Amino acid sequence: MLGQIGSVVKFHRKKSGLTQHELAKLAGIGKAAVYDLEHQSKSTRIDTLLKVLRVLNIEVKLASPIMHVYEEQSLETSKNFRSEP
Amino acid sequence: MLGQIGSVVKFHRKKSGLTQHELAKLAGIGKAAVYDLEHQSKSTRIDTLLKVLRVLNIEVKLASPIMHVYEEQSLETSKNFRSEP
DNA sequence: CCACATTTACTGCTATAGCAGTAAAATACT
DNA sequence: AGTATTTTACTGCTATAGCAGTAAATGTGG
Repeated sequence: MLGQIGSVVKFHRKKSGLTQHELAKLAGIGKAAVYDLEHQSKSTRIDTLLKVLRVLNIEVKLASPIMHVYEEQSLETSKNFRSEP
Repeated sequence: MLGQIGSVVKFHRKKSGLTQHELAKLAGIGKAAVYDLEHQSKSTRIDTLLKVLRVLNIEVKLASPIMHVYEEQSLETSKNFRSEP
């Protein structure tokens, strides 16, 4: 992963019929950030990446052997939560 | 997501019995980056996040309705691939 | 082919992530 | 409870992501 993120983004953008510029606008970021992300010329920030993935309808999932334990105990404190960056 | 990344990392770090400093060392990053990530005082870079997740054995998965199409056609060009940042 | 339009690639400047060092807080020990 | 030790929180400086603007490349119609 991450070596691949750029091409995943490019693939989804093309399938959506968007230009780098349009995707950037929709995501609320600069067009150069989209370019950099697709070419991994720079290591994009998480918030920037998530804005892009949201537009392209790509979901991010974190998985680990003990993730369910985390999820249980985090439900106790905060029932439902927002998915904003 | 992302609002949660910090606490996911902290939870897994604690479960692993690591200090911020130790995790940083193992991940090959500075301790302040771990602090910033857990407190989301700054929007961490992807490569930094992935280094941390690798140490904590947390996997990242990207999901979308057309991801399988991408995976098929990316297998054609590059058979097996590396998972480095 | 040649203009023209659209898209992508690149550049140099500004904002901010990452860092080592230091202070504060928490924990352990006697 | 006092103090040493370990861990976390924070600060100011340096490296780099993000940006708008520009150049290059790619398409498109005549």
